[in-house]
Amino acid sequence: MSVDASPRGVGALGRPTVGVRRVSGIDVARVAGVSQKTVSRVVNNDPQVSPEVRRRVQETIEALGYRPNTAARSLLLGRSRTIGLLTVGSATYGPASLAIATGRAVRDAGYGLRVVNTFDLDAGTMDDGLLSLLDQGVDAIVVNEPTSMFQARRHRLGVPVLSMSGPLDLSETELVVESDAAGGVTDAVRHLLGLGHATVHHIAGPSEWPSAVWRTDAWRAALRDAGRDVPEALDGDWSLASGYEAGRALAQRPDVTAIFAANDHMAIGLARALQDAGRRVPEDVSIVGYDDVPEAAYLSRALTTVRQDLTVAAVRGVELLVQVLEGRRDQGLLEVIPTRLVIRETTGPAPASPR
Amino acid sequence: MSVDASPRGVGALGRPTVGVRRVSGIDVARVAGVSQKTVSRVVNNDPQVSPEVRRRVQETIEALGYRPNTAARSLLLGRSRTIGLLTVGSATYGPASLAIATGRAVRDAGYGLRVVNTFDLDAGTMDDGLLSLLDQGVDAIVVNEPTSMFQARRHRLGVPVLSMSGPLDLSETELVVESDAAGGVTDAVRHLLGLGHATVHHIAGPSEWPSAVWRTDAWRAALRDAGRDVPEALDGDWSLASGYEAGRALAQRPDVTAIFAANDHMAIGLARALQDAGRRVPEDVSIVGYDDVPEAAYLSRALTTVRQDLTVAAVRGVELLVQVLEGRRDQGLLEVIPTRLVIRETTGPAPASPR
DNA sequence: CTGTTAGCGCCTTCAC
DNA sequence: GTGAAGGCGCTAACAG
Repeated sequence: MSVDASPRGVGALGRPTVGVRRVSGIDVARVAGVSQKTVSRVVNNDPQVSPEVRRRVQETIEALGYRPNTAARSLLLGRSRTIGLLTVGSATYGPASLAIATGRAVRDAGYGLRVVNTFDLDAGTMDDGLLSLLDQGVDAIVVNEPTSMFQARRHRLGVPVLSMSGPLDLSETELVVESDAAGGVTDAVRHLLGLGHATVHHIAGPSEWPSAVWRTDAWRAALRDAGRDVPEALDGDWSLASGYEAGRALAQRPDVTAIFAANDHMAIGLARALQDAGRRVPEDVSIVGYDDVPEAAYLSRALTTVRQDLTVAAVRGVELLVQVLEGRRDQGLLEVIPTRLVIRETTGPAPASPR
Repeated sequence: MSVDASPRGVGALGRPTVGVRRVSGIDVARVAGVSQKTVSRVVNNDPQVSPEVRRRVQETIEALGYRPNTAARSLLLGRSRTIGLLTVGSATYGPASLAIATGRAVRDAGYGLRVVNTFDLDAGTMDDGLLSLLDQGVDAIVVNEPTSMFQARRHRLGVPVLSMSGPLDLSETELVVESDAAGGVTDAVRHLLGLGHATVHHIAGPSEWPSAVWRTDAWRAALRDAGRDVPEALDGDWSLASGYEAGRALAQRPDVTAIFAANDHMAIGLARALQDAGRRVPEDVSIVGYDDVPEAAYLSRALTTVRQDLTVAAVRGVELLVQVLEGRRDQGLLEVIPTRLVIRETTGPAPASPR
């Protein structure tokens, strides 16, 4: 097969072909008059190549539009320079911004990203997701919600794992970068108590979600520390509808003057339920959410909420993960990213006569 | 190297190893007493295998925890059973739900998903993204925003392309599945005119985004068709802040009684700006958004908006794409997914004396 | 129905 | 500083 140094029909993004095949290192070698191995050396920046040869090879690579075949490289090296993201949840702000931030950090580090999303976190579904990621040969796995099932499996995955919600127990290649839920929620509860509210009610996320559990735990602990009653939490499922439903129940009770919802979506649903029941926010009832979604600041009553910086968390997590992958780190680490209570318009002094 | 049928330290999700290597087809063949090719046949459900042998091989696969190496398969076949998603935008509802729906559809079809996200859609950035996807050996590409640069490149990609915003011109392997922006926006404009508003103002998305352009075009056309004045559109960037800014400007003008924002986020920012300026929604000003984000129905004034079903679009798009990949379709197709105007609380009759 | 051979494109080892 | 051989794990083509 003859090789033409100016292949036809090839643009900046083309996949130039010689005959019907993609351009391979051998094609480049032939045109440049060197061995295939030398092409490989140039591609991998091996210093053992004379400047003259390097230049010639590089020009040929350019001219032919050669791109190394990653499948061949993966096969040989057993590594794919790809990180797998197992993300649970729907198109909500938390999972979505985590995914985007992870993707960018991964790419900046010179890796690719494979993604598997599951809506629910039952063991079977997550098993499938993990397995498909592993089958595709990812070098490491990032998971946003390390369920108990995941925790049981993680030691056997055979690849480093980064968890974005903690804490797991640290093993040799285990990394956890989590938001400081305890800090943010404690601030929120104290803020409400400081405004004169007798206690704080809570709409929880699903108990299978570790991140929901930490928030509920933190809420309970903060109330206990302050010596207040701990009311029973209402069960939500992160959705606006579940926040609305919980709000309908809570609106019936005049003693309820302060509510912490485990995410902003439920807080928004809650606010609407209170409005529909004729209870004013914040005059009658104060509300705090969690996440600081972009719209929080623009609601007709801007939402007081706990901001977590998922972008920082993802960037830091991927940084650690890449350290492990490249042998620059050999032990696990738990890192906590600060959160911040953002006080806006949905919290105010407790009403004079709460009951 | 001896092979043990009950390897140690192996769980359901493990990557069992023989010695230090991963279990390969040859290991399975040795244990099962067949050739490696027969293992391959069993894995690929080749009918040409006797039930007895198939069973024995399958048991061995199970016992050893064998998983085929996808890199080797890709190298040989030149296909990776992986689809690349080039997605533009931040963690907003549109791109996020499209990504999730695409991921699930892709997985249901037995493919994997690689994702590259870019915030902005300048040519260089998108080029990089496309190139990295192509380098990783994706079999096809899905793009949410086919910019002009992308359109110029697309013929040379060498893989089938699915665009989630159209229309491109159809080529042999080109697929477009888009929401019916024209229909939804026309309904919105007519709805507002029907309420007695003299005309409808518009906050547009960035003009580099095809999906923004279609919405603006549709708004303009609908007004023209109705014989109304077409006011100058205000420029937004999809963000809440930009909606707010546009709203501040529009709130000054008593003649403005109806506004169509190109997405719900800008509509929410707009609503807040009107509120801050003392203009009531919908008594003084009516608002329509686009997307139907989950929170739209739960705002203190539930948002009238154009709902687009991105999940349906993604599922249909991936279905078509897989048809192309598997040789069951040989020509392009433009498919339009219906949208629906959802009338809620932010639209009402034009005020009696608009000026 | 099952096995043998060859080779996908690359990098490691070892020559020169 | 460069090249030649070998093999990563898999499947297409052909034998038997």
